[in-house]
Amino acid sequence: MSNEKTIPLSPSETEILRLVWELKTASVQDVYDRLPEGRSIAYATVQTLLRRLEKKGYVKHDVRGKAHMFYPVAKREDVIGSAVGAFVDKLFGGDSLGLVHYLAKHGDISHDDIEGLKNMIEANNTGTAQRQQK
Amino acid sequence: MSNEKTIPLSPSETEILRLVWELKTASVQDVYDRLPEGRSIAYATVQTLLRRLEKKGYVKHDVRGKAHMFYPVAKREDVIGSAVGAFVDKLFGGDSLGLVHYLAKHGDISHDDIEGLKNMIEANNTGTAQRQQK
DNA sequence: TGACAAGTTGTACAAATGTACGATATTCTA
DNA sequence: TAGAATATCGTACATTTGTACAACTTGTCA
Repeated sequence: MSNEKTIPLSPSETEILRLVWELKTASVQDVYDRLPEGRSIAYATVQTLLRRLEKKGYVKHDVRGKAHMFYPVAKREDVIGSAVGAFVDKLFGGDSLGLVHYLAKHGDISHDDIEGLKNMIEANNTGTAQRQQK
Repeated sequence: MSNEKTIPLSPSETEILRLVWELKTASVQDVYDRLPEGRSIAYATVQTLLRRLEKKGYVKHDVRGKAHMFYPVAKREDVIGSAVGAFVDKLFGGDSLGLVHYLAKHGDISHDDIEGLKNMIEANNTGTAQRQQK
């Protein structure tokens, strides 16, 4: 099954990679500017993180003028997949429903959201509900 | 607002803490035995992790015979809360719905699960849907 | 064309993390 | 009660992570 020797991403790297996905293509400065409120790390730190992401193969860069323009090279879905998987394993022993449960109970998901999800599942997975057994 | 200076848990610590919750009270050996298939770390490693958890204040222990019996001291809900929070921040920029979305799309949640959740939300949050804005 | 501004590179470094050995202490058990 | 079995304790140590400075390079504009 999924065999790709996934090189692990640290939390901070994940955070930066997310911004790269969001921006599609971004210079260090771009990413730096998009850091969420209150997240204060130096420009140089963002740079290091991008370098590491590149070394790990998650992004690449072109040179544009004197700056490096980074862009994602890993599929978002895949990365999210392993991140969520690992997270659920550690915290919920692999039971993703436990996670959703928590989310629902804490008002992170509204009734309306649920409706939307239901439709999505319907559309996605028409008829037979195929539950992944891990 | 939640102010508790939460001492961060490493992934491995989280994993062990989960087992302690599960077992309610457990010796190193107990935890060691409950490690999921394929997760092979030494007894001594589990021990170290428990020691660190204790130092961080997440568990305590009594002495029973020659062994230490560990038990959780932190509320599961709270720990899960910050863990999920941090995770969602890094990977989804704080949008928990994005996470649920992912889960739904990948067959981790079935249609039936959704029904159950709907009821839960209904019960939990009768009437006004109070969405937490972070 | 020369100085400046914006970038990158090399490098550093403390702390956290994952992992675990060897020595010591403590309980059973024959 | 001595040895076996079982635990803990002290300690270690390579990596990874988070963070960032200082030096060097390269476009750019006056």
